[in-house]
Amino acid sequence: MAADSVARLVDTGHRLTATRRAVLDAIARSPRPFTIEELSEGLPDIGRATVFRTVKLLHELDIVCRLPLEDGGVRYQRADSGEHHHHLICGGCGAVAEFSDPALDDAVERNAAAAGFALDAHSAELYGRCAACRG
Amino acid sequence: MAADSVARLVDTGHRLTATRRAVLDAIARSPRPFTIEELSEGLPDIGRATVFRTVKLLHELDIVCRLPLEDGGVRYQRADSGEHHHHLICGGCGAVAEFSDPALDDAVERNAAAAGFALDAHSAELYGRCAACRG
DNA sequence: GGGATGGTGATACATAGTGTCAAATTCGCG
DNA sequence: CGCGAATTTGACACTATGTATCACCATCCC
Repeated sequence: MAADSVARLVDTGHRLTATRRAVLDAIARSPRPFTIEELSEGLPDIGRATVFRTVKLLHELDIVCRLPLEDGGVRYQRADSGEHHHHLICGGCGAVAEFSDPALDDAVERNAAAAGFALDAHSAELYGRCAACRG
Repeated sequence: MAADSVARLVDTGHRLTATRRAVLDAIARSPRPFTIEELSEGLPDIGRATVFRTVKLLHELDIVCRLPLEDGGVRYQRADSGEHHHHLICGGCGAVAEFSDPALDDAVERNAAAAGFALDAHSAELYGRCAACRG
């Protein structure tokens, strides 16, 4: 579960504190994408600012992903793969599936090149209804 | 300039008020992507809430696009084409180029179908440096 | 075990956006 | 034009999400 997250933290020169363990645990136990507020409620002994800071750090280390929702809100989720990927976000139940697709990334790179852009990063979010929510 | 925006407003059953004209004008004159705060500063006689409401409305009508930035911030820009498109956002000068690519949209649809998702919408943002900022 | 470094909590603040409601404006109709 | 219904506006308070500061505390390494 959190074993490689712990390794990634330490390998990048960060300290492994009891607080960070608690946050990682809470994230590992979260069955669905969460807001910082929700996560923070489940960790009453940890300051809200620290939860924000920790999730930000975990996001930088690709341990959690940030999910921009269709309505402008944001949720977070632990990254199943530490790899580059995109999200399918269900507007019904809020479930999120990860996928990666070289064809999509190719299209992205071709368009950047065509515009003379040096590409740093990109994001793609797909919004819809998952199989279960389609009824 | 704002002629078809005005038409789109009226055609969708909204009123064309002096306030909305002023907001459309300010947007038309804005050479680069703007925040609501910046737009609002340039319109001192118009309430901040109204600027938010108006930009939200214009966004729903595809007259302006919402640009989620790499750092989590948001800016807005008038939509050059009223069509579906994606953005290339320069981290140097903040310039934004629009593009559309059927191959990218195809990849998106294929992945949604593969996951059993009924797709509503999707977004793709590319972050990098424009030709001018690459020096 | 002790000190430099980094992490934490509390609090205040910043930024983005929404809800409410009375007053003002627009639109369509005669 | 002039009127009434419906929409829009501004002010204001409020919510949500996130950051800065700073004193105190924990961790790591010697």
